[in-house]
Amino acid sequence: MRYSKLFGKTIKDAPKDTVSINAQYLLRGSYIDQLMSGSYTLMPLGLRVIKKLEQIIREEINDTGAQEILMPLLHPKDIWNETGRWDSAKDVMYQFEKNEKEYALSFTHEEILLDLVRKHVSTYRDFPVKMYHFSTKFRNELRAKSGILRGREFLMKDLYSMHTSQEDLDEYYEKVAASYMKIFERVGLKALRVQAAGGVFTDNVTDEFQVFTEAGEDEIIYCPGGDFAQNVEIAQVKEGKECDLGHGPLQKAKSVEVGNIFRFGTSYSEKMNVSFTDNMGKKQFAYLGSYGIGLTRLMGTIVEVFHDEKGIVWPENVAPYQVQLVSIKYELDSIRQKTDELCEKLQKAGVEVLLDDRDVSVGQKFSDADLLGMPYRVVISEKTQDQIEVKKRNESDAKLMSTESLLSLLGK
RNA sequence: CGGGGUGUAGUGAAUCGGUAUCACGCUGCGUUCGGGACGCAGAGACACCGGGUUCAAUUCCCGGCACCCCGACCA
Repeated sequence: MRYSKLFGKTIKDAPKDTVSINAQYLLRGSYIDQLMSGSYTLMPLGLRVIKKLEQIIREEINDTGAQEILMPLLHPKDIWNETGRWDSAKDVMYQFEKNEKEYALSFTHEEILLDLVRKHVSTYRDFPVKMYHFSTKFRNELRAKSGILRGREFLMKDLYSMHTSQEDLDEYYEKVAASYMKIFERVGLKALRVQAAGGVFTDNVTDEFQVFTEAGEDEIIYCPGGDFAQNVEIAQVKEGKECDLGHGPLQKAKSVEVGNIFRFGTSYSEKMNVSFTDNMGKKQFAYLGSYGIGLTRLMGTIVEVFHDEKGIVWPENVAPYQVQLVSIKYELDSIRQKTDELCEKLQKAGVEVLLDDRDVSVGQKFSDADLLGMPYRVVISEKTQDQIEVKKRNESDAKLMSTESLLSLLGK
């Protein structure tokens, strides 16, 4: 991709009341654009990051045996009345009337999935059912905040599973938990599994996946040894208390919830009559689990965790491009030739390259490269001669090397 | 929804009663090019909206609205 053709330009100063780091850098780099409070457009660069996250999640979730679908975002009131959530979740739901019929915009999909399952599944032989989708969620947050971390409209991967027994649900629940840990590791984050309350979803204790950052709005109490972690909203213990296995005192930290998993048992199935015939020919209600990861929030969290005073430092797996190719004096035939040649070679090898072909000063190209945060900055200039200069975004020194060395550095 | 803050060009700022100034960005030409280069010439603003006071309002007063922050609530 040629930078000169990319929609969206970097800006020097973030809009003045932008406080949160993720909003500042994502806005300055033109990864996102704000439409209104809590509502953002994903610009080409931002969407590439989201697509990377989506693909990693898809691979891991597919690995648990789930299948991808896509459910509607416009829901009729009736279906929400079946569980009573039209009223109980009124505050978070966008509800409205059109042509004398009432609708809601999706804030979650349990009811929709349950309806789907009861129409298509009738025997224990069809279980377990595991389905997920990536889609927008609308939530009427009392206050949208922290840039992309808490919007009123955001992207989410939600997975639902239905089982013939609590044991089977528990087993899959743990499988998803493990899958989540893998996902967060692949996107570069250290996530901690934390016990928490279920909010409008359930009264049961649930598990959250939290990432440490000052930008977070949650607080967790945890044991540094890793055998205990609870959200302060349910924690019975205080920081400083010794943890049981002798790992030292419990600690408290701010964090962002990047994922959440729930076990509902049969409560929803009973309300919506989602049943199956067991192997004795008897009617049974299905056990439901629900598992979410907020993609846009995940992207914001990554920026909160991986940045420095100059800009974003994307982990390699989620960067919109692996390489930002900067050539000094691109207008010179010799330089342009070398640059274009290298660009093509890299792309042919499967490397994603953002070529800064603009006629601007070196300083500007370098500072934009720092702001945008691609993992590798590659420079071609009169100075580099037959070699190329490679600098990792998270390192300060540049190295001269051959194209082949760069390719092997990139694992190609 | 309570409390606080801010609204002037795409962005950041100045003006604080006499119809708007600067920097960056943008356009054209030229010179440049290893850390946001320079010269010349340009374009770009109903000063958030509505009302009031005044000969005159971006400026003062009232009422809205929007955005940001803190809180309550939440992925």
